[in-house]
Amino acid sequence: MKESAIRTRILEVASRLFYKQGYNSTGINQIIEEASIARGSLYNHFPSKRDLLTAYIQNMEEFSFQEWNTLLEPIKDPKQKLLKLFDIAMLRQTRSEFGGCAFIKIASEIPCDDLVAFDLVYHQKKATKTYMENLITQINIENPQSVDKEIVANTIFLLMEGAMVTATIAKNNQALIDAKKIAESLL
Amino acid sequence: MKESAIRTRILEVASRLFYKQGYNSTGINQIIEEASIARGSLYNHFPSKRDLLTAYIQNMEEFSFQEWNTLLEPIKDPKQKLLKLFDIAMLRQTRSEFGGCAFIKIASEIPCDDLVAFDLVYHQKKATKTYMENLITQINIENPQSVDKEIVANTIFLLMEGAMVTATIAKNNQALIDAKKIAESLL
DNA sequence: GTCTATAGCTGGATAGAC
DNA sequence: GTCTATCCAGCTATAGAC
Repeated sequence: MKESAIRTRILEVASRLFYKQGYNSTGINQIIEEASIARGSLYNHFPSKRDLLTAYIQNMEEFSFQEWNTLLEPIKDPKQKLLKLFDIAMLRQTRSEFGGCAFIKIASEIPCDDLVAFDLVYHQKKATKTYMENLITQINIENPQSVDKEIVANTIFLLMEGAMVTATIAKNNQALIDAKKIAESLL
Repeated sequence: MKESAIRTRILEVASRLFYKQGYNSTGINQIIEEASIARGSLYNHFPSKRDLLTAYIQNMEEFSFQEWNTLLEPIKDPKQKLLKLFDIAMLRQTRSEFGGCAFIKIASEIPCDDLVAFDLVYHQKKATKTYMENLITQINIENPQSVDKEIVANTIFLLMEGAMVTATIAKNNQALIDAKKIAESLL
């Protein structure tokens, strides 16, 4: 479909600006200008700015897990897969100039009445934890009783979250390097 | 000084609104209305909204450490002091209806060019980690070689950060309960 | 479906009376 | 140093031509 090309461009530009400048600091005017489309076209595809936010979060979640799958696919050892998640987090932080986790950012600034966006963020975090749990289950299958699955999954998830926000505030990857080492010692 | 009474009221109202609604979502109009003061009075005490933000962050940091000192003072065992920090985090989350860490929120939404605010957030996080390190040093003095100071401090700090953001997104204290248990097992 | 023009409002900040 | 009146730029969203 030709019509979805413009939709894609709108969403790409909006995503970049929402992430870099923040949702509230990004106006419709800037989006239409940088996407080189007209005001009416935007509202034709997205009835409101909030719909654009919803699409942004859903799109980010899909992209995030796709990238994980792609980059983890060549690795065979589930323990190395799990540790690779920290490398990917560092990669993302470096290429975004320490912009931080998009979902945490959105959760921090969305209007308190936007429950839809909040639920999408919650969903992403839950799926992330499940993703980690599945990797740990594979570790357990290959090497039974090597780790206490539930506690390790909890610990590594919380370490990752903490390291992401810390790396963002410190503007360097040290916290992620530390978190990876700690995670390694648990497995 | 009588004059600082109105300044205090402005800062109180602004702080409440910045935390609850977000900095970008809170307008000057709402602040002056809820503080029942005139536009000019606000700009007399705070030359710009950004100065109000700076004062908010500094004030929050001071309050945060004061509360820690007060609530930890009755406890003698340094290990119990450290674990108490998780209880205080739960207390704060409950009383703010899971509003999250004020400093992480601000770091997520401030304009990218406001380096002053960003540095203040960085300063607070560094001070928080130092606070934890000092408690762990005391544990080591009472019970030498019980823990590897540097790694434990890193781990507990990252767990706390991760648990705070997770509790905020999940709107319950489970992550902080989990993090406390993990921290306890490390000490 | 894409465009321009504009409505209707609210943002931060300033000027000047008192 | 506290007030009111006001400026102007920005916002989201809509109307109607093409």
